[in-house]
Amino acid sequence: MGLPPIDLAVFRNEGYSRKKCRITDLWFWTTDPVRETCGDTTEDEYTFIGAPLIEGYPMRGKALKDAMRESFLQFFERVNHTRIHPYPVLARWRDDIHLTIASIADFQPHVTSGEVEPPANPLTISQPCIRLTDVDAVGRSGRHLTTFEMMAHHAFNRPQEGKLYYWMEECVQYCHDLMTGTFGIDTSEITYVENPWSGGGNAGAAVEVIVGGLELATLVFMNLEEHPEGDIELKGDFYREMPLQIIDTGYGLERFCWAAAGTPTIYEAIYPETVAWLKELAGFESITSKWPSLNLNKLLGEMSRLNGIMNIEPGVDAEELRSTFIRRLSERGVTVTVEQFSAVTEPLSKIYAIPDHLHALSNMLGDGLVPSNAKAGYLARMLARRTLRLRDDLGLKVSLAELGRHHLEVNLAGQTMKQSPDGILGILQLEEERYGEMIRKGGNVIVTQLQHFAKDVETIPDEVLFQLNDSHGLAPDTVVNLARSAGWNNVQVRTGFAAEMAERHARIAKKAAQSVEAKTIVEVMDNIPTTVPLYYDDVQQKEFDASVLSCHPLIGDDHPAGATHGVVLDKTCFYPEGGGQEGDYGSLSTDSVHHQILNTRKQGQHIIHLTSGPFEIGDLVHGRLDWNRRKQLMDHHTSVHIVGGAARRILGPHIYQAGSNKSIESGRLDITHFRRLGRDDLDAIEGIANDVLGKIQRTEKTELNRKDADKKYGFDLYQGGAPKGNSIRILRIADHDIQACGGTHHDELGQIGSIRVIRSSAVQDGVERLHIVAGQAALDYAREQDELLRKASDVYGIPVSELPKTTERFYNEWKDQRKQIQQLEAEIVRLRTQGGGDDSHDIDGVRIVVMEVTGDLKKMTKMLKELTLDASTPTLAVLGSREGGGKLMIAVTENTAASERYNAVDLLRAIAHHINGGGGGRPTLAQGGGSNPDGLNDALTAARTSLGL
RNA sequence: GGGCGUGUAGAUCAGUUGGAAGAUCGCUACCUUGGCAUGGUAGAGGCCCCGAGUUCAAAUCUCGGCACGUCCA
Repeated sequence: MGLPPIDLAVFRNEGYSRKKCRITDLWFWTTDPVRETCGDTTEDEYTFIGAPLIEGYPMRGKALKDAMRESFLQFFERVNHTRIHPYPVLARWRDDIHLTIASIADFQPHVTSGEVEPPANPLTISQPCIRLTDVDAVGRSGRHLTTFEMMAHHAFNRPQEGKLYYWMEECVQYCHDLMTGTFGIDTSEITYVENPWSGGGNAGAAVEVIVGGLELATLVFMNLEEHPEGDIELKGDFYREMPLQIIDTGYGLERFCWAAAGTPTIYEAIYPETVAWLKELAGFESITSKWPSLNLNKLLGEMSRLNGIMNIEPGVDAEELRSTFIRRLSERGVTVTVEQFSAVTEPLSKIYAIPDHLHALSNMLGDGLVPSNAKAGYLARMLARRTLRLRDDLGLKVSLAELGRHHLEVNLAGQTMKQSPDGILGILQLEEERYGEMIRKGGNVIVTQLQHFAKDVETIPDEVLFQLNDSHGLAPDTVVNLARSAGWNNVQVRTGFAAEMAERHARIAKKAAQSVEAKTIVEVMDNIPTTVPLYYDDVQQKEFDASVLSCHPLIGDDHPAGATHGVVLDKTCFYPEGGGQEGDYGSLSTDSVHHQILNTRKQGQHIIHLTSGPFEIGDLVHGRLDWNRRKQLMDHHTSVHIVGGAARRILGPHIYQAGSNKSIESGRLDITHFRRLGRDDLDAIEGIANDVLGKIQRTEKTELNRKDADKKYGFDLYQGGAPKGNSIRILRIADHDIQACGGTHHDELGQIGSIRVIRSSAVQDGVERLHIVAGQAALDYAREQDELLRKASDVYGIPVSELPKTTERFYNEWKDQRKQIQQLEAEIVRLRTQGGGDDSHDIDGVRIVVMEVTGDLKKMTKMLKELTLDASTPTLAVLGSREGGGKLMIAVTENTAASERYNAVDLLRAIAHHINGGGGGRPTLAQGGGSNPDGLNDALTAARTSLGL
């Protein structure tokens, strides 16, 4: 069965009745007796353009957003909701999405699953969100944004525990009161559309709130979870009720602003200053002044009304859309030509998109994101590059950083951000430099690629365009622009190409999407109790007694050599591989049986000891840790935290851990940073890290529930990735570094001894990997380095300090001497052949040289050049060498009597069999080799014979 | 996480089916000039990123590494 109708007292009391939409077939509630459509259809135009629906908000831009947001939040505070600070736009607490896409995303998955308590209940929030899926439509549709604030009120009900805050009736009542009370919207203007919602494994009844043709809010009553045996069917999937019943609402702040402003587009309501500024910079006046008779306001106003009912989505064919627009505009009395329409709307759509993109970019960088060529960082780079392209298309002479500065000052004034304004602008500056470099290189690439085509071609093959886009970042439009300026004046982008490219990318992405599931290494019954870890209470504990709960042979081949069984104990001090820290080694024994533990891993909630042999269930065993290994792992793990904190102090607040690994040889820490690190940076980080070792005595380990942890430390806590569960372990190294971490750490930093940051490497653009050695590994490393230096300096018999100077000298001398040798060898050949000795003969004006030499093909080539490159002495040269199984090289002077008379390849083929070889080349130069050097004399003799010597 | 591309002279880049390492700018010297800009001639400058493999022969083909770029999720 499906969902029942949403029939609420609030609708009845307010005079609403339920109807079915003539167009969408959805059920909706309205007070308007003649209304036949739900309000959000292809026949419902925007009614608020030029006639605001919300009174009392005369301001625009940031001031309007601030006022609107405040009205919303205050309303819900008055009805007992707690106001919550917005979360970051980078969803660090989640590993399934990069960006915060909705207010409910703040509470997924832990709160929505019921595992973690919400920060307040019920609560209200205005959450900045970023959605990049519709980025193509931004600026063109009049209503799309990549970044917006989702205002919301949420309640998390647990009916089974009697905790019921409110449900549909109250929720809709709040919404209706807000709309009609706070915002003064007439009841007859509001329709409530029943449209069930589903997504991410959850679902529920939902109501869309439509005013003036615009969907202002959605109220979702999320109380279902996907389950194969569920009895509620929605869009082909089956659901059942879940214990948690969630009020999930979303009110579009910018849409409220638009409805209050009544401007032709949403952009003019929220970014009026930037739009005006960019219009001025782009000389927009001079475009429109060309047609004084054109009523621009009327055109834009009618367009916006049309925008509301036309399907402007990514991939829609631009030309078709344009002709539809012009036709429908003329139907309502606005006559424009194609030329006028394009001249006005194209620059305008770009002007509109820029502040939106800058807003998203500022929010992302403000949260500490570093642009990159992969993952979340790529999203920032994509936006930066789109903005730069828009700017270039408009011909604006203003840098990205200047655009950014303007945006921060006008649209984000007073906003507290993690990254400093200078930090943001610096990153934008770098991004622009990289973009410029890409365009510059792109010019070369395009000329190389187009060499094969005539200057008057009109289209570039699809394959070439795909490749230029994917490999060199050159969008088809950019390619055409660059090609035109390079002389291919007629090229243009084929209609529909952009859509095809997007489709092709989607196809490739779909093919690549194949998840890897964790492999089971051993059979463990579900009813075995979870293992009690001892390694948190006392990280120094090296031995323990426990009893065997389960022991089975290992499955698969993903385990160390010699390991045969997986043992589960009731408790253990063996740390299982996790959080980048490798598992512990050691031994396990009873009175009669002794086996090695070759690794320790976690499978589900169980800690599996990989042993070299079996134990009986119920055996009382004594475990003994390989303490040297564990201490080294702890040295590295704790050091990684210290180095991370040091990097943040040296490099800035955007430093975030992107991954880590700790083995006994070394620790690795991947950090986000916008440029490559030099040795100076590493030295500074290393210096601070060692200072910390000396200054901070003890680390502090605490365990908090997630709600309190989030509240106390914020989301920077989750540097090591999003932890599961409600209980969070926190390692605090004074104020230097505070992180959630499940690894084992020293209580006293003095245990570590010293930390070396030995080098850095690049993981991807924007992520730098620091290689760290600490404790004994640091000593071993230093010893190995000394050894290498000693060995190298012993070769020269010099002190180590002389090594750089001496190696440089030797290298330079080697180069000089190599060159000299080549010259001398050539000189020898010249001497042997000029004198007219045995090797040199003359036949009708062509010098014939047949001789045996020493050296490889490269040296022989040099010799041949001496012999045959001089056109004034036509020469045929046959050289043979015994090296490498015998080599033969034959050359004739090009464009002379020699090359007319002799063919090097034919001669080579005729004599090569004497050295059991073959070869080939050009008529003027042939080379070959064989496996019988002793036949060389025969080969050269054969050559002489066939030449008639 | 997946796909694609690029590492050649001080700089920017060519290099065809594997077969004699190139151009332009810059540098040095000389010529032209009263001097400079310019023009002309000659020259210097290369571990063709590193390491294996295939081959008679690798800048070129294959594999691995390092560095860089780029698109998509």
